[in-house]
Amino acid sequence: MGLQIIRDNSLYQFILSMEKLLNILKKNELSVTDGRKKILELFLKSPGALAHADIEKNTANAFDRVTVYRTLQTFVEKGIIHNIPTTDNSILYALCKDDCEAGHHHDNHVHFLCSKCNKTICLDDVTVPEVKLPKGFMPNHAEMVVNGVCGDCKQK
Amino acid sequence: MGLQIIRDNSLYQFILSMEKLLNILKKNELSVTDGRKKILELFLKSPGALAHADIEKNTANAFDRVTVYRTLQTFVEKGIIHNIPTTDNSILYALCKDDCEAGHHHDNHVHFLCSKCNKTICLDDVTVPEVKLPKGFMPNHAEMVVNGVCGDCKQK
DNA sequence: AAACAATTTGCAATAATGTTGCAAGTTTTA
DNA sequence: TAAAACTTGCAACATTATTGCAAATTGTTT
Ligand SMILES: [Mn+2]
Ligand SMILES: [Mn+2]
Ligand SMILES: [Zn+2]
Ligand SMILES: [Zn+2]
Repeated sequence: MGLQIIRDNSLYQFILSMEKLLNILKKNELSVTDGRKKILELFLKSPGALAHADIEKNTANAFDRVTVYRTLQTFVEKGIIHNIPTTDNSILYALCKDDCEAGHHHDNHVHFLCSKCNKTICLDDVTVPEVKLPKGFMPNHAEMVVNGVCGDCKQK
Repeated sequence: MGLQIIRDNSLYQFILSMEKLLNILKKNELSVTDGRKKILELFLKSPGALAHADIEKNTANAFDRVTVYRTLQTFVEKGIIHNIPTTDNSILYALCKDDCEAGHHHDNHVHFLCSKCNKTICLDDVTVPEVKLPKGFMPNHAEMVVNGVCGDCKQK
């Protein structure tokens, strides 16, 4: 059937992902530029979180370092990506879910850092648990990073 | 009474803290140097966690930056201090409890970051809770940082 | 107490990472 | 298509981190 052929077509897949990408930029009132498209595309197809350096590598230095910094900053501000705390001095970024808005992220999910493949993965369905704090402390937001071995790496 | 006078004496207090300090270094088979003494002293009397920059400030540049880097690294390796994840790209360090050993930290307590005074505090008595992970993930260690307003800042 | 070995420090050079202003280029709007 | 709005790259600069090596300090032995 015709439709079947079209669905398997890689051009179709390309158009589909390009549409998703443009939607995200439009929704956030961002003008569509090569840099933003390419970087957002990277996030969309990356299984784990990305650091600034990863992005530079994967865009083959097509963009200036400054542009990458500014793009990441913009994406965070708009709630397109969020950042993940790390113990070494770096920042990791990952895609936000649909319900994040500019200046008001609300994905408080647990992050998993695999010590074998070194990937950091958003566990979107695992919510950060509440903890009872000592008297006087007023909690507002909590971050949690679990480290260990991920499913893919356990196999080997 | 004589003993009372001695206990209140600041010289006595000084000797006491110096003893504690030397104990820590000796126990970890580290030679006693001015830098290590001063930096460890800072941690002992600091209410919250310290960043590299804090240490440079508080030692009035008495030591080379490189020495501070190397000292912190050594202290972490020996289990004298541990580091705390952050979202900006920096590393925070705080004193470990007595039961930490070289290469085998086991203080998995929650950390609290106050958004007013900007201090990060070890909540030594609040244990990081376990979470149920998706199939395949093997947890090993977990970090948790709660952010909000601390007791001191709430008052105002 | 002095000499020796082991370790630590500071300096210099270098690398990596991040920030800012501004002119030129691109995207959006009209 | 032209003008307005916005984004980019470049250059200059600032901050943060790493490394090798000689000089200084510390711990150990005589
Ligand atoms: Mn995430
Ligand atoms: Mn702590
Ligand atoms: Zn893995
Ligand atoms: Zn506070």
